[in-house]
Amino acid sequence: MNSDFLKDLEERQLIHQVSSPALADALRNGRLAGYIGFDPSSDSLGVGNLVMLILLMRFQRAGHRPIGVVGGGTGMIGDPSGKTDERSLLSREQTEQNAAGIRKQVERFLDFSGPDGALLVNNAEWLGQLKLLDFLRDIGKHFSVNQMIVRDSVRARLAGREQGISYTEFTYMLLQAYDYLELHDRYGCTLQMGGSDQWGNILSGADLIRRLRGVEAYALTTPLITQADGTKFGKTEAGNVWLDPERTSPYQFYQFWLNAGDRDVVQHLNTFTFLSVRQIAELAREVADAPQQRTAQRMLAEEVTRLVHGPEALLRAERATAMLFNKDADFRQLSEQELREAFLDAPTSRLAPTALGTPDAGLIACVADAGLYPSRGQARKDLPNGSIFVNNVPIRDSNYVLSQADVLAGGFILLRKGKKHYHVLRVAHE
RNA sequence: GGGCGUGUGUCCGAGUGGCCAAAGGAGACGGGCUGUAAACCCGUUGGCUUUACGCCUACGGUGGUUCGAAUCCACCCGCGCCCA
Repeated sequence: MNSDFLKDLEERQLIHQVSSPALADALRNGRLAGYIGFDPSSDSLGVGNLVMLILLMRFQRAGHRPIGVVGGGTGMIGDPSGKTDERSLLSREQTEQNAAGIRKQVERFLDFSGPDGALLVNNAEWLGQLKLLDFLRDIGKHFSVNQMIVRDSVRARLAGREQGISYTEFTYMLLQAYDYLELHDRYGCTLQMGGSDQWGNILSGADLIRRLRGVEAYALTTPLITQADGTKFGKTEAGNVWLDPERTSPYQFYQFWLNAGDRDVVQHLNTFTFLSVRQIAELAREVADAPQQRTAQRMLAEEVTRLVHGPEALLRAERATAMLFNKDADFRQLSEQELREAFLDAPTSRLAPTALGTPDAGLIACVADAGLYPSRGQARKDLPNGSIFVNNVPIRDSNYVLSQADVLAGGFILLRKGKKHYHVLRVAHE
């Protein structure tokens, strides 16, 4: 066993709070079981959750036993932490479906082999069995409402003029505490990790274990991922960045990381890659010396895309990037094969060959129907700015009609809005 | 259960009978600069079309008053505060 885990996290500045200095010794002296929970509020995890996934991987690599917990039970209630509004409840079916999706994703990141391999459980297993009266007597009795209401997540809602907090959400923290207790009893789990917003929830569980079992259980939280420009991490124009390739294509995923700001990229490297601290320091120097090269961003995008989507997807994303952002690229010169590769990930729709040259192939209509624009009116207004491209050529004629002359090798027409929004029209029959 | 308040476009927020598709801000999108960055500047931001002082849909819901309602009335729903 080694103590590298905490040290590594420290060097990477991934520690926000730790419940006790004794954790370092515990980690050094033995093999711990530690858990992180994943909330099934969607059927896919986003890049924000990736921090936690990778944290579990680091934990496992350091010689400990990671436990992933899918919150199929707690997801029925909703965690009020960090939320300003009462959440609307997801249906039972929706929660189950989401939990299944998340389970599949978490699986891919951990090593389950061996008797001491990683574990993946769903807290609906035990929360679903709870009897209200038993729960109130055995667990509820150990919680002081006085303490509960001073918790940030609760106080914010209590103080808010707009929104209160329902009894349901108020109870959430007890359930998460109970999870920790259950995992302790089942697997000897004595560490729970999470984002800094989970601090209170985690401590509640640790307290419960100490009171009921007389065992010290630990809490460790990571700092919130911030972005220098103050925007929220994990979003793009298109919305959330998901791990599910169906929702966020590997190309978009790669692009997301490639676009990391200079001031954020080092933090991201520390958080999302397994590159050594020394390598990262080297990259940090490159950011300072030659920011326009974006060496660090490239490395980040490469590492994370490979981890999440695999080497082939990474290769495709890199090729597509090379082609799409080559200003001089003449799409007419590209072979069908090259086009296919570059646009594999781009949204595609079909255009009937018979429509070419007719009003049905009007550029404004096509670009709006393709989803590049929410409405024709908006497309019409943007077009004069030179924001709409056909095969990489800006079109300023709002009456432009796509014709046979626009069709590239393989029957493609490439529509583009702005700098980086592509759409492929496949000219083909049904 | 009672009293008071509140509900506007993606969000915040003005508007208290016509001049309102609705001020202002934020966000978002597009353009410029640049490094597919940040900052900054400019434009757009309900939908449709023959882009027009045009049509449609919109100010929690349903009805009503009125020539005319986001604005007035009634009831309902959500939310908050206070009382029980």
